[in-house]
Amino acid sequence: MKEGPDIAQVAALIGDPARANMLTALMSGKALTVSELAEEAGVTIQTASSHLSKLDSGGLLRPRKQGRHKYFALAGEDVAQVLEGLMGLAAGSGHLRTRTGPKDAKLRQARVCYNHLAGDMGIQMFDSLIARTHLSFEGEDLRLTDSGAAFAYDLGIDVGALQSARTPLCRECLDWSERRSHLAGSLGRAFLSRFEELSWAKTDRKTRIVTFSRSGAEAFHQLFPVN
Amino acid sequence: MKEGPDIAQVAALIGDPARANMLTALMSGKALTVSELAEEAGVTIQTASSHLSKLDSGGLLRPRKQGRHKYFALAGEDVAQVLEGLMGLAAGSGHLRTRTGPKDAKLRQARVCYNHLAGDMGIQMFDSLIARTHLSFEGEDLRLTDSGAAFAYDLGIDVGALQSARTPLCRECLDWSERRSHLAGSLGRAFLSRFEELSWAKTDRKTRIVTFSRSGAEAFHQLFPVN
DNA sequence: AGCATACTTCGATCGCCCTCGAACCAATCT
DNA sequence: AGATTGGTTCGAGGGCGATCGAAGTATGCT
Repeated sequence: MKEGPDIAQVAALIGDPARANMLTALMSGKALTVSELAEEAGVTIQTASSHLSKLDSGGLLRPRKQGRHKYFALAGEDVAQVLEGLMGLAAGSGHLRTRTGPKDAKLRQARVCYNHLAGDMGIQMFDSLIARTHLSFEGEDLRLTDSGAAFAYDLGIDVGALQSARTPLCRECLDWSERRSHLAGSLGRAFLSRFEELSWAKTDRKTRIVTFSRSGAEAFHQLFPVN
Repeated sequence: MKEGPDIAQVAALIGDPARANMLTALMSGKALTVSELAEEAGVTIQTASSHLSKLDSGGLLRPRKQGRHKYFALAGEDVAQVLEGLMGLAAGSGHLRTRTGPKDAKLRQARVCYNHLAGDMGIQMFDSLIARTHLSFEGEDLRLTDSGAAFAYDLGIDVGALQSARTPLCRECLDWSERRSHLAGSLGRAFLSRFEELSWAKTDRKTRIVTFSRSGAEAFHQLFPVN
């Protein structure tokens, strides 16, 4: 009767509104404390604590104690990816809650997905990198080519340091707003943080919106041309 | 508070054990009737009906009336992909229910994922097609090259007919057992059904296991060499 | 027409789990 | 040490939804 792993438990974990809110909040990639997540979900701290321990024992979160604070983050990119997939289903088929407010438009243009850039601009970056063969597919894996490494180095990214980490360097992740892929992995993370360092963009961790300055956007479009 | 689509509803839909069982049953790609799904989930027909109508209005299923039967199938590949993702999470992090029975081993080797071949052999096929550039990545999309079209034609697949359909020809889908991608889309479907036509393999729709005959496996490995 | 089958709808029951108040640990600050 | 803040545990309450029996609708068979 039950072939394959037990979907229901994990899905039920995500299926509670309070927990879902916490998880989407954590899609910002930032680690949040219990009280922050409680606030985010609109519940008291006790219930939040209960929920978080469940999510943790379900393997969806990675907790980290720091003094008298306890920070929670998503367990990994795979979790983030599933959440994005669910958002896609909810957006497409579900109740079509096309929250077409201004906030939504900005979200679709540029937002942070776990720790990297998503939305229109994320896709543009990805496509541009592929088109200029700075990235290439090797089998089903994504690989940074030599020209790509040079490109990243020019931007001020220490590729060597990234490669040593155990998280994959490049990974594709697909959007819920667009139906296309953007760049995830430690390189994706590095790009976004570099944009922030150069003050091309600023990400509001609360709304997940990434806002580019006028000059930042200009530089971005020049660096990642559409064709 | 709620940015992005409403994850919780969809996840809660999948989160019920009965519904999850139905959905995993539908991962076989076959359309099933209400009574079959009730049996599969271990509930009465009434409750099954209730569940199915919820799944339907949630956009996860595509119903089709045929006489006095009502067949349900997954709404699309995207749904199947999310389900596979959830299986991955449940298998990896969760309770590690490594059901290492013989059934499980066969599932990992070759199984049907919605309508195409998954598991070890699915991945082998995908890798082989990529390595010989019968498939190539174009941006983030998968494209069938000319040599690939010829290859498929030689196997007796009418690529032209597939291309006219509105479902994408090639698409990658990732496994829960391996962490890699295999070929989905109408071409993936065509390959599997061709294997069955040639009686290389036979898929048990109940267990989702694809069993290759001795000669079929031989032909498969010759056609899709590892290197 | 009459019966059987496939499914849906209604109503009632029941159990799970979400929620919060209150008390209880733990760590930092003065 | 006492106070304050962050988090966990316990217990009780309460609501939502899963479940099934029974009646209702539709389709097909003879």
